[in-house]
Amino acid sequence: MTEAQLDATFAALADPTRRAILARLAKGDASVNELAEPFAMSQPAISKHLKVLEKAGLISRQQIAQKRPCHIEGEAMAGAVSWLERYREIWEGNYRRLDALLASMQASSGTGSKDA
Amino acid sequence: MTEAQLDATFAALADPTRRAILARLAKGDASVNELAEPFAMSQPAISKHLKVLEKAGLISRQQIAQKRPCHIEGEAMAGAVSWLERYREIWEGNYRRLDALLASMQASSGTGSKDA
DNA sequence: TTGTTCTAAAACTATTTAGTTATATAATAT
DNA sequence: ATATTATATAACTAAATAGTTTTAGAACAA
Repeated sequence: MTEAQLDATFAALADPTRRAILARLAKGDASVNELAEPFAMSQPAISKHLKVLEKAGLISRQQIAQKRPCHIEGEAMAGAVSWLERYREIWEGNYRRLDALLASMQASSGTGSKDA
Repeated sequence: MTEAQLDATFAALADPTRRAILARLAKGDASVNELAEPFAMSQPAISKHLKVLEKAGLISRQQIAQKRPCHIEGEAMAGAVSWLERYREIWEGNYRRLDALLASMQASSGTGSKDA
């Protein structure tokens, strides 16, 4: 995943309307009007949000009669998560520091209890 | 995590300079000037990025003499990941559809080979 | 005190974003 | 052919964003 793709993906996710659209699409494909219905917002506004999501690769679209049903796509989200995973040890509690502490404890004493 | 916090976190992550700053801070705390050094950008620009990261809760700051060293904070990232996790089954390959397919296969035939 | 270092704030500009209304286009239905 | 339905595009506005340069302020050093 390129930097530009990460830019587009995170930016697309940074809007509550777009996140709600994705939540809806997780339950199944939907047309533009179906997606617009719950929002106090014009249809063109929703179409713009969909374009943002599509550019980020978070959704794709078909053409069925006059409708253009939207389908959620997982790859972009997977890319975002895999970027964030680099920091897992930080958001799970600073293992590096803990490791260093444990190492120094092991070096000085002899019991070596591994469970903290 | 509130919608507003998700907005702020994803928006903060949607910029390559800010992501690079986080990558640097993952290796250890750093002052504003240290963070600014690798970028072809003014110091005030970096200070603004840091404010965005701080508002999102992605970093915190200390005060040591004239310096205000920045420290990466994991909680906001954890919140972003946990939001994304809802979609894991989608970005790992549409288990729901696969489950339905397997169920219908099991219902009709009797061999039941699980490996596709 | 005076100067130096580190960072933030102010004032400004250009670009992007999110929304609007009105209109165009494309597919279907009559 | 004409109308209807579903969506996109155009033109516009307001607000937010990312950058600039200049200046201010706070902490330290001489």
